[in-house]
Amino acid sequence: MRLSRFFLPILRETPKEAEIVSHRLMLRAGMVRQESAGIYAWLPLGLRVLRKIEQIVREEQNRAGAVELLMPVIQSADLWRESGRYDAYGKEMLRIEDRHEREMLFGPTNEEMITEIFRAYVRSYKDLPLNLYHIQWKFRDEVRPRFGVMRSREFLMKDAYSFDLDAEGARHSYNKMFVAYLRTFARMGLKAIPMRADTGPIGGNLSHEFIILASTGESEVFCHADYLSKDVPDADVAFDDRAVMQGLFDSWTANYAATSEMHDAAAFEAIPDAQRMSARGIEVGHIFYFGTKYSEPMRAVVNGPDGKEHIVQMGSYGIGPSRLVAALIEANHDENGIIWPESVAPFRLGLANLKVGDAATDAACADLYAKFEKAGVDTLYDDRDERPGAKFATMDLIGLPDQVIIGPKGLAEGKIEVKNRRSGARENLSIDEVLNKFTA
RNA sequence: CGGGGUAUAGCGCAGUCUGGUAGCGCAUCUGCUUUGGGAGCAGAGGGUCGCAGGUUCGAAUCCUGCUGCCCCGACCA
Repeated sequence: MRLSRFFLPILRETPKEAEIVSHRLMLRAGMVRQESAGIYAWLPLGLRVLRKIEQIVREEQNRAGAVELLMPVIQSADLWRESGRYDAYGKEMLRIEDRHEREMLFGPTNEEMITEIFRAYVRSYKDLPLNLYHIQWKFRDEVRPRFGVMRSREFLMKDAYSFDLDAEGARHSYNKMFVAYLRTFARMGLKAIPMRADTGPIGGNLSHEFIILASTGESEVFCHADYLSKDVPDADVAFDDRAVMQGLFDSWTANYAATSEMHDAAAFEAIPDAQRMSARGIEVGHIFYFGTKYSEPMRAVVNGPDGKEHIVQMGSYGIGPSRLVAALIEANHDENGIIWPESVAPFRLGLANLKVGDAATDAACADLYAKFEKAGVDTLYDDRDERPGAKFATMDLIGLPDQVIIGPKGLAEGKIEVKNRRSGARENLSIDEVLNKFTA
């Protein structure tokens, strides 16, 4: 992408409402624009990151055996009356009325709807286990939205729902999602720690929050330091093997880790001093096993091998991709801007032409840009007629993993500078070496 | 939902107390000189001062009502 043809509205000054670093940087880098309290437009750069995150989430859900569908954002109030949550959910649910005065709502979550879909089609235990998910916008009318997309009213959520014949099967479904989540966050370069959590209004008795540590986190968390160095399961891990999944779950929950709501001071004190960690964290995922909480009132039943009706066992599993964009910035930035992990970066490379109008520099940039594009290396080519300083500042702010810098001085010696955003390391390479480095 | 702020050009702000027809920095546009870490000079454009009433010869400024947004707390993917 040529920057001159892109839409990247960068701000030099920080809008006053931005309190935390991720919000400031998202506004400055032209990733989002606030349209109302807690409601944001995603600008091109922000959307690219959101899509990258979404795709990683999707791939790992699919790998674990979940199946994607897409449910609507507007739901009927009647559906929620069946589960009893229409009145219970409170003012956080945005209730609306259509032209026929039918009561509708903007979905804050989809347990009721997925249960309705399930019961409409599934009759036999032979169709189980089943795990259906979608990635869709949700609306929760938060009393006080803040911190940009970290706590917004409209947000993107991946929510998966598992259906099993019995508790043992449901436990296996829960464990598979648990492992999928470990892999998902690791692929984004995040150390997410699973912590025992309160189930809240969703209900049930088994729940884990996946928390990444960050000083600006909203929750206070307590855990064993070993979590930070633990390796996540490989892509070819046996998701269908119950013993393997239970073993991984047990291994990842053996050490103490809990949010303040579930904190057990005595258990925490039992950890040796050097491994005891108390910090703040950002919740990026939350999984629940809630049994028949919705399937019973909504009559989601299947015939079992015994010829009798069985109420299905359910669980739900959420990840917030829009919140993850902010969480990733909280975990990856410096005083100059964002530092994207390669897996979620909006572009792989930034190519900076330091002297637009200089024939040799223009030609070298155009040539390299064409070769990167041909090789499938997603490149943002800064071909604007700006001074070098402005280009360096822009590149550092938007945080692409590597910067390829071409100017007349280096070019005269046949050299191009390559700067790594995270380490700051610079090397002077020939054009061929640069091509080799990024297209090999 | 309680408490506290705030609203003036794209962004950040001054002007409001003490009423006289709106200003600064950055950004934008034009020209010239510049060009390896957010350039300099010269010129230009851009605002029904959140909305609605009221007081007054005259309102960004005073009064009344409303709304948006932000912060603190309680609450939360």
